[in-house]
Amino acid sequence: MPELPEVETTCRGIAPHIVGTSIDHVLIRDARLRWPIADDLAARLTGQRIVSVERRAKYLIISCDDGFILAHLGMTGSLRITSLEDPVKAHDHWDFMLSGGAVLRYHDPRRFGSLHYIAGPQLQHPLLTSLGPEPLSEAFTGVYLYQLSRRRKQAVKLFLMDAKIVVGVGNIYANEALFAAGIDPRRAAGRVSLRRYELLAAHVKRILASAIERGGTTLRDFVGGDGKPGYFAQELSVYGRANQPCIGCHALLKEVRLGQRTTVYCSTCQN
DNA sequence: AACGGCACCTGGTCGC
DNA sequence: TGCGACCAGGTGCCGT
Repeated sequence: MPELPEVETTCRGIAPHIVGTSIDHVLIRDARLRWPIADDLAARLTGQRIVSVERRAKYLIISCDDGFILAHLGMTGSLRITSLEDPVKAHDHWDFMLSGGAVLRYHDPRRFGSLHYIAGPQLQHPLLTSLGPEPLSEAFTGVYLYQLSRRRKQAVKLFLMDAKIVVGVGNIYANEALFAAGIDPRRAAGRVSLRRYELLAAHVKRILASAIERGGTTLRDFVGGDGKPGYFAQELSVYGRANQPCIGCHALLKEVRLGQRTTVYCSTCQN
């Protein structure tokens, strides 16, 4: 899935086409997502004007006149602007037909994504309540990571991927940031120094920003709001490169499982 | 409270 | 060529 850069790319890609339009028609072809799409969602959305689109964590938040649309892309979701002439494919779950003729179409083979509508002036939802800070915000710093990690025995990679600690960092970017910071992903979070957390926070910010500039990472099927893939995959230093030479020291990269997720690192450069 | 593990899905790839 | 095993960008929830 989409990690933060891919969701941000989607957000920026669809925004110019949907903000200011109204939702003329909602077509739910397959309501089976992580949670079934509510039966009344189409009726509640029809006729509303789209005021803005933003990203929070890996969620897209589409603000309308009378409430908020909350969408998550799961592992294989993509949201793009298309037209009515574009043939519908398998796993195209829903369409919003917009004034002006554009269609916002959601595609998700594995169905881990979601779509909710929250009525009212306040964006409040259980899925949003315990999220940590945005990694690209000023609240996310080395000091912050250091303070929250004291006495924690969990591997630092899992700590970094915990959305209660910081949002948006998934498996790809956690691997990359830890490599860049020279930290062994297996190291207990509580045994990483302040100095190294400062390095880690800086690399997380740098790598995410760079990936956003490249339109995200496309491994298989991710496409941005314009339907085009991202180009950050060619910049990856360790993700997907187990048993290949480290770009720094040329030793072969190692692979381990941490929290059921494949973890790749250099045992020479990371400790 | 913190942590590990499972579950939810489809589809692509790999080895036999 | 076919088939089963395994893996994949996430995350809520369960049990310990």
